[in-house]
Amino acid sequence: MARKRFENFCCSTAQTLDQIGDWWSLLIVRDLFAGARSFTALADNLGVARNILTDRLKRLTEHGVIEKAPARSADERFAYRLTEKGRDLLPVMIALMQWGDKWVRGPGCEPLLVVDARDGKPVRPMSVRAWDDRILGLADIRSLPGPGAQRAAGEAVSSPSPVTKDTAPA
Amino acid sequence: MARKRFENFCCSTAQTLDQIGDWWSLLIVRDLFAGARSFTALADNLGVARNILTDRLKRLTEHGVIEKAPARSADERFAYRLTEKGRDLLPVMIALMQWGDKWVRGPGCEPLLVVDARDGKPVRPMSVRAWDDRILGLADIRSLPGPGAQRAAGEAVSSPSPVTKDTAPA
DNA sequence: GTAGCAGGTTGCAACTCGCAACCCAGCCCG
DNA sequence: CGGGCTGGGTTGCGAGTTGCAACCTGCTAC
Repeated sequence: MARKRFENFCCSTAQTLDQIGDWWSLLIVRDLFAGARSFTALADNLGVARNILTDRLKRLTEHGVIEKAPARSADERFAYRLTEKGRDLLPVMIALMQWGDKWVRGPGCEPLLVVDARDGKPVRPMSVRAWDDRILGLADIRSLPGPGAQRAAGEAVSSPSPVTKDTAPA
Repeated sequence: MARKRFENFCCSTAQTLDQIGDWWSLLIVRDLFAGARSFTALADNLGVARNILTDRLKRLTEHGVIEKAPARSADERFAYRLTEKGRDLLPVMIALMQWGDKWVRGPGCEPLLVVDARDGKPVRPMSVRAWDDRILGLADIRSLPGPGAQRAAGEAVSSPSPVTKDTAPA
């Protein structure tokens, strides 16, 4: 069956996944962050099937995450680039990478280090911050319905909330 | 065809996606963050097919992201809970949610607000930080091969690096 | 003028997802 | 103590995607 789309989900996480949560889309974005630009470079780096790559590039373009510039520079015809929307995925990419570094590869086995360009030190682990910059853990945050909340059918972050989060007890 | 697995990719992002990058896995994790615990609650909230849910729960359990506790409390037989590894996905979840808030829903339309439990203020937008806590943009960081770097076939973050990132020109 | 390459498109086969129906083990109730 | 209800799945089927490889196209180079 067709993959279910998440458009009418309440939480923005679902919306995000609907646009870039695809298996390949995020890796394409990662490669664009890393400097890849041409169709062939992406295809070679990722090892993705070309028809799939075509489809994903089209979809990402439609969503405004990347753009296809007809800039030809000798050995490439088009250059795919991140838009501002795409570049704004940096925290997501870094968070995913750090999680993989920590929990999949294990400490000391990072294949790629992201460092501060100024002093060459690794960047900090991503963390949720309060307005006064305190680092917040799961126990320090609450979630509540925002301005765009809609109690539409098919979605309701209800359930027996643990200590950590709740969604307006009434 | 079978979805390609990313196990032998260099970048940890691919590894992360291999474990939790599935369409449903991240939403399951999100719901667990939000307090859902039982099989039925997850199935109802997400609207996911039960066989798929079974499969994803099994896979997430195998990867150690969640655990299935036989804790029965009257109306549920089992309780699925996040492990420490799973709880460590908080930055990823928040980053995804914030991106969706900003770029899909638009400002002022957030369906869910995550706030500091202490003062009720919204948490800060996720951002990459230097060791001295400066907020770093794409232009402020570099990436270089880490201790686990392997120039294995099928992966090479090469390509004509832009100003932003590079991968050790030799 | 033809070889080569970037950038796709097309067809086929294998694999997965979604749906709905079925199963099973505990309880709750009479 | 037998039947129904509910939680938590499993099974089968058909439609939809993915992966692979082959083919096409518009340029440039030789």
